[in-house]
Amino acid sequence: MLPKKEIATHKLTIYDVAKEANVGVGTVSRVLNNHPSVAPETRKRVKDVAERLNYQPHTYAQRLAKRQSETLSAIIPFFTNYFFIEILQGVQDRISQLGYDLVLYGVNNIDQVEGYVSRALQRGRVDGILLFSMKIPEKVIVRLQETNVPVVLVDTVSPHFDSISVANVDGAYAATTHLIELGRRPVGMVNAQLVSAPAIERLQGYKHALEIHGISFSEDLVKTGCTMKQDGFNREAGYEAMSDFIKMGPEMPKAFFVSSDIQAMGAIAALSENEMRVPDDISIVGFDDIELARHLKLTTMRQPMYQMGILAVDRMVARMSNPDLEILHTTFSPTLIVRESCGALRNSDGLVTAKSKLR
Amino acid sequence: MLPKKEIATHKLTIYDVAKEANVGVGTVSRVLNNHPSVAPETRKRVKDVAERLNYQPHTYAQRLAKRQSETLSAIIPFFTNYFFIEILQGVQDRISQLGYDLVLYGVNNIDQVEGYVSRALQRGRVDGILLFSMKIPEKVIVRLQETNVPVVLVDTVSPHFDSISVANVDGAYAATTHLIELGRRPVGMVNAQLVSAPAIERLQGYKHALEIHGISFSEDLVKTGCTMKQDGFNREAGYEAMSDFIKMGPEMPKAFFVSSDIQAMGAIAALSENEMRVPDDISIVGFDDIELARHLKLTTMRQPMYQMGILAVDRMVARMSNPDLEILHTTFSPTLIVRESCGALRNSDGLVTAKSKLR
DNA sequence: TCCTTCTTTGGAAGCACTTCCAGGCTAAAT
DNA sequence: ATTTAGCCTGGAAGTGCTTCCAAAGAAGGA
Repeated sequence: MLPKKEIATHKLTIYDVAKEANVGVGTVSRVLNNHPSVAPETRKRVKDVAERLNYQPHTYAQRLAKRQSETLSAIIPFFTNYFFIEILQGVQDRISQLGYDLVLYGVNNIDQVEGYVSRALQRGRVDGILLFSMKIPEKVIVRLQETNVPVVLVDTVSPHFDSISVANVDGAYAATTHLIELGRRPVGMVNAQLVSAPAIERLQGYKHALEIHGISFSEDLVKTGCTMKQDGFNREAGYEAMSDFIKMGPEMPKAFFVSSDIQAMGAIAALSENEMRVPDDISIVGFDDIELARHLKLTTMRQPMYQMGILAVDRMVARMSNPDLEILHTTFSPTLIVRESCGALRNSDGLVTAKSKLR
Repeated sequence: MLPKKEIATHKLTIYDVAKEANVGVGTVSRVLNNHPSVAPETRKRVKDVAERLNYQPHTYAQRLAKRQSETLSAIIPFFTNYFFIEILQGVQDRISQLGYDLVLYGVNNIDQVEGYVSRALQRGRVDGILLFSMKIPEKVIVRLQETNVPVVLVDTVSPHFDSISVANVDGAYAATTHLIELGRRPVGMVNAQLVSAPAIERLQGYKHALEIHGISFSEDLVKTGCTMKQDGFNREAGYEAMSDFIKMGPEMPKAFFVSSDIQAMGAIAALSENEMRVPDDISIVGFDDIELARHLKLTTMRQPMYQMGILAVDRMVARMSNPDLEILHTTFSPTLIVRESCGALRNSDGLVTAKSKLR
């Protein structure tokens, strides 16, 4: 038998503190909220009493009276895993610095989004909503707009809301250019499903890079696996796409821009099963720079994920304090992280050069 | 200039609904909370009105009046990444099935725990606390006990609280046994820092397996990398440990039990840099079965992470409704997932056999 | 000394619910 | 017909804060 707990956690209210400190409840409240118009000595006395009694204001009574919840909700697609988790860290860190709470809704398939949005929209529940990497159903957009709750989008864009994202076309352009300058040709692309905005934009960047370098684009050199989950941003799809390329035989590209690191992982696996080595035989550059990429020594386009999380919260705060702000789209430029998967070397000047150029 | 929003989101309260439906507020409340004693027709009328007006009860007023928050908080070490995220999915899914909210506190270093616990402990804020994979400072334990808030531990154990965890020694035993039966000897171990309970227990299981098979234990055959972060459950530590083993030259073990998949990843990298292949030259079995393990074709001990999350919430619910429950420790047995990293083959009977035995 | 202004304070009136209590009805029982 | 029991219902009294308003007192100015 467990011994019954003695500590009754006597519920003490602001009235108890007020009585004990010989002041009114208003004064106690003012002290606790750092309102300036309290005499220093009174302030001290109240503080001492509150501390001695170990008084904790009741969270929800405060929120009700203050008419704000001091909480933000994040609706994230759980399935994006490696990517979102890093952004989430930034979000959570910043939110807790602000003394806010983060309530998390993880969606496993897109149909859940509406339900969670409804929930988050319940009167008073949250002060703002962060929506991660997903295309938002029109229906949901409408509801969000009707209620006037601050929304910021992360890794998606919509004309109706603030957003934090990454310059996909620039990134793809840079990645492809890197490959082109390495001299390995032709340069192919492993892409995700074209239903997703990032996939479309990254393809655009790829094409643009070819164009700039006077290389004509060929449909045959970009492939997408057919595993649909996560819009094709998954390992299997990368594996499938690369397997398709391998069937081309000697015609196959010698360098690939892959639209995400996780796909690159699959692609590399397919390659190695066919006795082709990276970077010896094939060059690869990925996108995202998830933690894995470092492990794989994958050259990739880094998205500043943690930073994006921080910024998303900051933007949210800004919008909360001034709802009439113009809608702002913040775009990060991904940076090229050169590791070993494409055969580039850092020479003594610290400059990036291509092996193929050196011979 | 943005057009000013017209929709004033008129704040309607339960009184408005009551007036419109021609009933008292008590009745409205009863309808909305599915209290039985309401006449069916009244119920319908109120429901219709509420729907027509699109009435949303105010979350915090409810919580204040009901004296419960319908939210749980999870304090997770962000740095455990791949592992916790899968548990978190289970937790979140179940919590939202219950109509509860999940507030997330991510700790990046152990010192933050106390602060987050204090926050979670604030009067009324949450109905229960889930603590993930960390040894809890004594100080915190005391506070937790004083307040009488339900706590359930996930992937840690303490005599004072319910817990959901995995039978580390059994798992390590099974993994090591698998390796031993494969016939590759000697069998070494790459472990994490012995400050962490799982590391200690997994070592125990490893020793036990040796003992059972009449193999004497040697200190030299278990190594730990010195990268301390995450208590050594990280890729670098695995890499370092394996590099140390490699220095042993021909004496080095031919098979390894590695205390986590992520370390196994590092270990494999070290091996491949030294021209040793898995499983051709060296056998490896990991622990956890994170998503990555599948990618790596790593034989490993699976922890049912999602299930653990579900169960943690269920236990929480049970304890919330009956605080006098005896403390319960739920332990899952990890199961051996045979993939390709140890050279075991499935023969036609579906049985697992070792290559080395076959020759 | 008297008036004005500023600081500090107490406490009532919200905030938006839930819940308990008492009373009005109806229907069953005597 | 009268009592009893039970179902519905309205609304007052919480729930524990914040904030506004009025007022008391102190300080400064004339």
